Amino acid sequence: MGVMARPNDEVEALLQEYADLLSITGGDAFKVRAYERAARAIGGHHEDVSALDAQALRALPGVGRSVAEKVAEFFRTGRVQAIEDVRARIPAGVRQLTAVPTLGPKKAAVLYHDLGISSVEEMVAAIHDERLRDLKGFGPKTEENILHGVELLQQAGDRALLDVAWELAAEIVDELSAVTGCLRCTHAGSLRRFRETIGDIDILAAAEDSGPLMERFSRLSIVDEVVAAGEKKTSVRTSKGLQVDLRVVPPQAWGAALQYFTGSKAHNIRVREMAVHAGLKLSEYGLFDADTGELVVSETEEKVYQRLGLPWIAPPLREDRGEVEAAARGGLPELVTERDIRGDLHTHTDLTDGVSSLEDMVRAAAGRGHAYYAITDHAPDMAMQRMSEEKILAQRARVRELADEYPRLRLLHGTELNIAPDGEVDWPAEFLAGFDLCVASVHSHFTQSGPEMTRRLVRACENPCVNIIGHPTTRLIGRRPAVDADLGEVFRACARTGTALEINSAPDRLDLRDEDILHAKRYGVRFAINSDAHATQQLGLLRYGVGTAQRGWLTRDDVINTWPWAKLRAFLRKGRERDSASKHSKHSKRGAAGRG
DNA sequence: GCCGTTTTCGGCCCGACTGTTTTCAGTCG
Repeated sequence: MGVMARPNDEVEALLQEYADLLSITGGDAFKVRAYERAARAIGGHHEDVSALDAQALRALPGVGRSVAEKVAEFFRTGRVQAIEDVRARIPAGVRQLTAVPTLGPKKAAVLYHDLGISSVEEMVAAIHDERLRDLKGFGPKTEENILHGVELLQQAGDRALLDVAWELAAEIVDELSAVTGCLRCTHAGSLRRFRETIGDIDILAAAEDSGPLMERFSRLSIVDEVVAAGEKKTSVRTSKGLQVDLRVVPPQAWGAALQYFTGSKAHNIRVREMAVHAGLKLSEYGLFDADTGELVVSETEEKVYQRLGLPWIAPPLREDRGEVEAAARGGLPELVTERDIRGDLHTHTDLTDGVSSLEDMVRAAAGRGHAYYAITDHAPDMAMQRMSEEKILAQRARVRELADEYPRLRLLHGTELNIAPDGEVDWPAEFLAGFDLCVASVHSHFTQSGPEMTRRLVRACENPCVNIIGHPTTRLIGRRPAVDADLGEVFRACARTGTALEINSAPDRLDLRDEDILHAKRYGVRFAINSDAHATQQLGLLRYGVGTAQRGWLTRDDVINTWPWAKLRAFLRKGRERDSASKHSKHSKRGAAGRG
């Protein structure tokens, strides 16, 4: 990881650890849940909790006197006595045991108390010595499951990137939809919510008889191992180590089941609480009268939410980040959709590091029905690409020619600049003025200090030719952490200068990420959802950027590439006109405005 | 530990599957 965690993340981890340790000591399960909830609330909160006073802290859902005191103690002294106490009783290795699939807090506690086991290695040794089978609740099958779990943990399991999970799920849904008797089939779970990585894939199907579906599912070519097989649920593990669960429900329960299996768990708890307060009971089979047990509704998600007094809530919002409250008061955002996107503003060709030609990229973009489309190949700093003014001007000439072949697609000639460590970019201002738009991104020197990186990004925003900051944190999921910058400062600079932040749709980037988007939106920042495609088939990655934007509660107005061309053109003009008067405005008439 | 248009006490989401049991506890989602 390298960089310092956010204070909120540190507190979340600490409270989660406390909850885990309490569950191992056999503490009150409701107390455990209370700490888990508070941990989530703090981890997901947009403000820095180290700057909040007790009253502001307690305004967070699930945070009361006790948690607020522990948080204050942590920031005051760097530690929390209650947590130190329980740490002293339960070695860290015991908590590690619960990371083994099929091994939870209760069994871990037994292993520690009865055998003094406090590490995965000791546990494996004890199993080989046959010392586990005498313990209450343990048997030969338990030993086998634990050993298998340890193996899985070791070769483990990074979570799958969104596109990998999406494509696998689509394949499975196709196969199952073809089974006789399958009335409906779709993916649910974190994939439907567009979480940035996927731990396991949930597939939901409706049928009167689940047998044929379960049978087909267990025999799919991607299945490496059947983990559990029942009438209502089957779980398999794929050869890549991804778990896939199939649930089959009666068709009349479809809506309740889809709501249930889409999650998130935290969202469902909130919704179920509402049901309880209304004298109802919500399960995957429907919404029932708590007293009579009579079915109230279940056919569609809309009806389930409606009966609870709520409008339908889009899956990417279902994270218990205030969406239930917003829904209750009619304040849900009207989310941006993929159909709203009128054009892609960050793409490459084989002139630099892309693999498709300009002609192919433009043809593919036209085929997607875009109204405008920007080519933004790298500028000279990306030395490998050997870019020059001559080459990029030749490309521009070709772009203008192509424009005649695509009368319904407004072609924009742009570039992706490199932001140097000092915040400068790699073409002089007068040359930049010739582009229809400029994306600027960090591609090196990722480990600058926070203040340096902040200054670097702010300086790029202040450049009158820079319209979009590309992949703003430059994180690569599972491989490179986000740069250390004061994002609040960067967001402020973006809002002030009229610079959009990119939501880069590449599945290993998804940068900005959902929580940063929520944060940035509060500053009045605009966003651009771009594919950063390096090949024609990558233009479709926009789907994941849109899903991420939805998780950040963005509406169409927040996203510049949903705007009609006239409005986008005005935004792209930024500070340019003031600086480089007539020559430039002549250009935008001829170039960007085209035959308009 | 948190929380409150029935409550400052007494609730707190709910079900499937597995393994070790002889009626259920633990784990998972």
